[in-house]
Amino acid sequence: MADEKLPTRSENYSEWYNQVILRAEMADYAPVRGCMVVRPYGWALWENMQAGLDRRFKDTGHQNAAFPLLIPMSFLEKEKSHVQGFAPELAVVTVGGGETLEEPLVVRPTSETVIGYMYARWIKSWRDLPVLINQWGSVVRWEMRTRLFLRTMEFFWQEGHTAHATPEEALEETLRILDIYADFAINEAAIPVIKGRKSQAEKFAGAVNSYSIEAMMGDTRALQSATSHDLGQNFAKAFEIQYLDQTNQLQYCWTTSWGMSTRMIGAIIMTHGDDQGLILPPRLAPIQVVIVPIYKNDEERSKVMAVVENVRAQLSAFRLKVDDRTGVTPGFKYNDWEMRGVPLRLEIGPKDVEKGSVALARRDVPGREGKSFVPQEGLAARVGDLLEEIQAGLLARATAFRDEHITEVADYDTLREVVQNGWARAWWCGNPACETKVKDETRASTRNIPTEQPGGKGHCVVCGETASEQVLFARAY
RNA sequence: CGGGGUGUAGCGCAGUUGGUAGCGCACCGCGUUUGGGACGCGGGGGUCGGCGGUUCGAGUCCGCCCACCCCGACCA
Repeated sequence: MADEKLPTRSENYSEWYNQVILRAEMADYAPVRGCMVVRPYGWALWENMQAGLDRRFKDTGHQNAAFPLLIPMSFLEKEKSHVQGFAPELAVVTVGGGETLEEPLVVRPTSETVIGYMYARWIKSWRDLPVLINQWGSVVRWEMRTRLFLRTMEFFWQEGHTAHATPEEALEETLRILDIYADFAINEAAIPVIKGRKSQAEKFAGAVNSYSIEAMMGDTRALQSATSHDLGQNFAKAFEIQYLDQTNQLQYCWTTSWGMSTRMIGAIIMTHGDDQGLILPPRLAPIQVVIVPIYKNDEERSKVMAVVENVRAQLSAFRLKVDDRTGVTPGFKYNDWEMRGVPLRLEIGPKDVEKGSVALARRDVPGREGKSFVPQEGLAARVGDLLEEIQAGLLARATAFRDEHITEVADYDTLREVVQNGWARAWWCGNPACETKVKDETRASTRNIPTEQPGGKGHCVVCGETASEQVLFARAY
């Protein structure tokens, strides 16, 4: 709980971000540098996110399982680009039970290797395919610069790992999951995202191709919000994941992996939040409606609380909280729940008892404009409608903001300027030298090559060579 | 790992020429309050980052160490 005003987003965006998380009690710093504690309010949000994703995975035939935290070092070394990509950020266990281990164990930075090892044992025949498994857990990467939710040394996520008989099926799976991520982001988190393929320089270590959904934060920086990888036969060959096909030929599998993490919470905070604090999308909000009772004395209290209980019963379909704390004023509570981003607030006081009304304030419309007095009767329908309206409104607002800050650019000078305060969409020849030049000179990297392309050809914004695809350039988290 | 900075109550800070540690917020109790961040009174809380040295005496001076933060190369 806070006693002072939050820094505004325009005066110090990153301090605003940190303060919102701490004051809303989403997370806190752990005793180990770079690690975070997800507090109950933040975890409740994550549980709602998990439910939305998990349902989508199960609907498309996936099952959950659990694989070990510790992985033999030699496993990571089996896939060359994989180990090169992850080596600098591995946490390694060298001692166990007081004895130096014969082989060091790495704390998983991701689980392709150990899961690949198991798949090699489980898959024998084309009849065993596809294997569609997801795991909810956490992984550790020894990051140098950390930020709550955006980049912590341990983070929570889901990682899906699938094995298929053909490259077409693997690609289809990769893109199906990308669609699921986009659908979840748009329809549950109210975050408009752009689907696309990562450049070769930006792809996952060990993948043939990586795909991502990219979201624009309130400061216009980009946040990669989920990724889906087509691993080709790289891991299948490294771990000998093989099957006999219908003609009795031994074949390597085609595998995929994909993940969305608690980083997505950071995306929600930075997409919707305002200078008062969080604004949570109703579908994911741990508390959708909060009731603040107002009274001066015991007599008023009992009258008010009777109405509060009545309203609570009426609204049983929603995730609802009655703020019955004593010792803090209603004004304090308003600010507190605004900080925590609860979509709707009901204030019930003596006047409402008399008039059969409640004061209803919507979080997405700050101040007096968002507040109205409505009858207690028919409140459930009104609340339901409003929550949907807020959900849609958040998406519309974020979409408008994003579109205002994406500029199609044709020349390099404009590109340099645009990426200072927005994203640039431009033709790119695909040459890594061109994206490196942009990164070095502007700090903007390629985010992805959007799935939706205008078609035709253009000239690379950097070198002028013929280009057949457009790419997004942006400064990223 | 390079460059810069900071360590005193949970947080933010003050602490003079060395003299035995204080302020605001938060927290606890009581009372008055309560429709947009209330107020009064009374409390609790510290090996002053660590170790060593100088000194009758060190938060303060000296040495070494440690931790953390910010800025650059890597990243869900």
